[in-house]
Amino acid sequence: MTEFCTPRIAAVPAFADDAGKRRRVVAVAIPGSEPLELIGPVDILMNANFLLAQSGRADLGYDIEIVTTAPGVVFEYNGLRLVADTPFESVRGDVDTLIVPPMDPDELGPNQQGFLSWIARTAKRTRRVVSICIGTYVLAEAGLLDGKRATTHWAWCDDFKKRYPNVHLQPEPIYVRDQNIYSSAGATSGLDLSLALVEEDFGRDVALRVAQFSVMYLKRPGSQAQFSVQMEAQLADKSAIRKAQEFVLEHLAIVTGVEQLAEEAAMSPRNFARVFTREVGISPGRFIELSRLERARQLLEQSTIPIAAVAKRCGYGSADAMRIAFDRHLNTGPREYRRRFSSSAAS
DNA sequence: ATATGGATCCGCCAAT
DNA sequence: CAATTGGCGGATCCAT
Repeated sequence: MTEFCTPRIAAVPAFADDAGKRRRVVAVAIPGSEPLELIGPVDILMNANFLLAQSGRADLGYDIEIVTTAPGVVFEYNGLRLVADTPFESVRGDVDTLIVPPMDPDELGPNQQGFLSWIARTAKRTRRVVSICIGTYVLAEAGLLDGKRATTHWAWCDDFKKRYPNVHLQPEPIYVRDQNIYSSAGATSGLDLSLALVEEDFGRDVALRVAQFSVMYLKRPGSQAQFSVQMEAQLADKSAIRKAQEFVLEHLAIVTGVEQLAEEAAMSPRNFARVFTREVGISPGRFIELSRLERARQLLEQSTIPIAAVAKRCGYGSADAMRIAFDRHLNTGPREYRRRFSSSAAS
C-alpha cells in the first residue's frame, strides 16, 4: 500500500506580534538572468505554504507576487518559456519580503535608474530585503548596503569590493544577514537562505519539514563544518560578544551558563545578557542551547559516535536531556534523527 | 507523567 | 540630559 505521505508539522510557534498573518512576498523576475535564482527561493516558500496548509494552518504562509523589470519573456530555452507580465511599478503598499535575483552589473547603468530608485523606495516599506547571487549588486547600487555586511557569488567578490568599498563584503558565508538585509552567494545558497527565512517566520519545525519535503539536507559540505549555516549568520560584530560566541562553540562540553560567559567578557551578567541579545538577536541561554543542538545534529548526521557520547560532547547533562531538547526543537528524538539524516544510512 | 529547585530572561529603577 | 551599566524581583523555562 502506497500513499502520498506529507510531513506533519507538529508545532508552529505562536507569534506575539502578527499571529495568523500571511506574509506578502514580492519577487522580481529579471529577463536574462538564471531562472533557478528566482524559481528556487520562490519554490521553497511555496513548499512552506503547502505544508502549512496541509497542517491546517492556511492562515499562515506567504502571498507571493512576481513582478518584472520588463514585462514579457523572462527566460526561454529550447521550448521552455517563462513569461512575467506584471511591471514592478504596479506594486502598492507594504511588503514583507522583497526578493531580488541576480542582474548583470553592467546593466545597472542609467537605463535602470527607475528600477533602482524603486528598490530604494520599496525597501523602506519592506520588512526585509533579500538578494540572491549578484542581485546583491542591485541592493548596493540602490544604496541599501552602505556600511552593512553582505555577500555575493564568489566569482564576483573582487569586482564587488572595488565597486562598493563602503560595503563590508564577506566572501566566506553562503549567506549573510545584516539587520533587515539578507544576501546569499547564489544558486543553491539562495535555497538555504530561503529556508532560513522560513525558519525565522514559522519556526524550526516547519523549516525542517520543508527541507525534508524538498529533499534538502540541512547540512553543508565539509569545508565549513565548524559553524552551521544558521549559526554563521548569527555571529556578532562586537568583539567581546563574538568572543563569547566562539568560546561557546569551542567549549560546548564545559560551558555552564550565562554567568560564566559574562565573567569571560568582563561584564555583569545582566548587562552581558542585554548586549548579547541586542547584538546577536537571541539570548545567551538560547544561543548555548541552539549551539548544543546544532553540534549534536552534526555529530548524529556525520559520525557514528554513540548517542550518549554525543550528548556528553555537546554539553548535555545526560542523553535524556538531549532527547528532550531534540523533541522540543525538532519533534523527534536523536535516534530517529540519525536514522533519517545520517549520511551513512542506507535506506 | 508530574513536581520541584534552579537558571534564565526581562522590565524596572538606580547609579554612573 | 542621554546613554550605558548594574542590581533586584517576578514570571517563565528547563533539568532532574
